[in-house]
Amino acid sequence: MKVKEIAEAAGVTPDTVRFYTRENLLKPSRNPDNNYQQYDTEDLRRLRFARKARQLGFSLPEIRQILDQADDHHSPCPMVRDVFQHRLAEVDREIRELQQLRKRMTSALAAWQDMPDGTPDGHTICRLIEHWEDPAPCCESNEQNEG
Amino acid sequence: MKVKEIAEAAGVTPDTVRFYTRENLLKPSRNPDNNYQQYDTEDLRRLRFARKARQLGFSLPEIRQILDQADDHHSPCPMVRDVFQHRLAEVDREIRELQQLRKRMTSALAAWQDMPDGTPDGHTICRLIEHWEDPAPCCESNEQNEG
DNA sequence: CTTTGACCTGTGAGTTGCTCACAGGTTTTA
DNA sequence: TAAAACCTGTGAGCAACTCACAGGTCAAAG
Repeated sequence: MKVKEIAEAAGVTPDTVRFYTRENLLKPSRNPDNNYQQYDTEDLRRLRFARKARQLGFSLPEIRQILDQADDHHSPCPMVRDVFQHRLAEVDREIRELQQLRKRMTSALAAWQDMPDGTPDGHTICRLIEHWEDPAPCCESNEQNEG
Repeated sequence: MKVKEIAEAAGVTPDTVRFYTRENLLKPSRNPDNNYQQYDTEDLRRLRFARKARQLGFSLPEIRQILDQADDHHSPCPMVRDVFQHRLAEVDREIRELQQLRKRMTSALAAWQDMPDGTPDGHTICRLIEHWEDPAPCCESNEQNEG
């Protein structure tokens, strides 16, 4: 199969196929006539696998590792289970952070309801933002940027 | 103030200060003696403003726009309100997506409870992932990658 | 006076997973 | 035979920093 064909078969763009090939997730052979990439059903399986793994939250390096382990006839499944736990915790954290952000935003929005806009006077940029207080700084001592 | 001083005053790293300066959010003068950057209280106000805006979900280009409008004595507040609405909708969407991902993950995890790991046999990479079905493909006709 | 260590300078690369663009070669179709 | 559609590799762009590098500056200690 050529790039566009395998792309369509897996429901991704040709650019993604090319990218995955660059990243060594797919290892097509070459058509000696025209130097085109030649993908087989094994590549298609790998591509579909990669897409499913992505939908489950695995990163490309992780997927490459899984694929490589399988190529070496080691079962990647224990590693998959392990990585997955960490990912889930990560996702939970991201959700919590976004919900906190959302809370900050809606509370700000409510406070802005009856605030005038005002014109910059050299002391104020936009009072909507400047007069908003982050209701967070409480416990952890780290003053720097959070990751 | 020098880089480290304004950084500490605003609770960010010196690298962030340098980055914001590169990005023209801060416009320090120079000490002619040693060519060091010299920040004043106006810069500190801008920096604190930028950090608050970031915490409220504004992007750096948006913040720069706000700052520039204020420099031109236009009130940025109407724009702020407008951008904010869009951002909030965006955040809602992100939360929904992450929650969907989380749902996919936990349901996969549950299904894996009593699945054996298995060894790669040339037909299977990792059945945990391969035998997992995405419970999503239903309505929208677009087959390609989502954004 | 010299050394040490902490700070400053600008710039370039790395992060993530693609996506887009470019310039040119090949194949298919009209 | 020429245009349209496809292929090739490569490099840049996104967001918001973070880190690294190589070298200049400055305060205090020896």
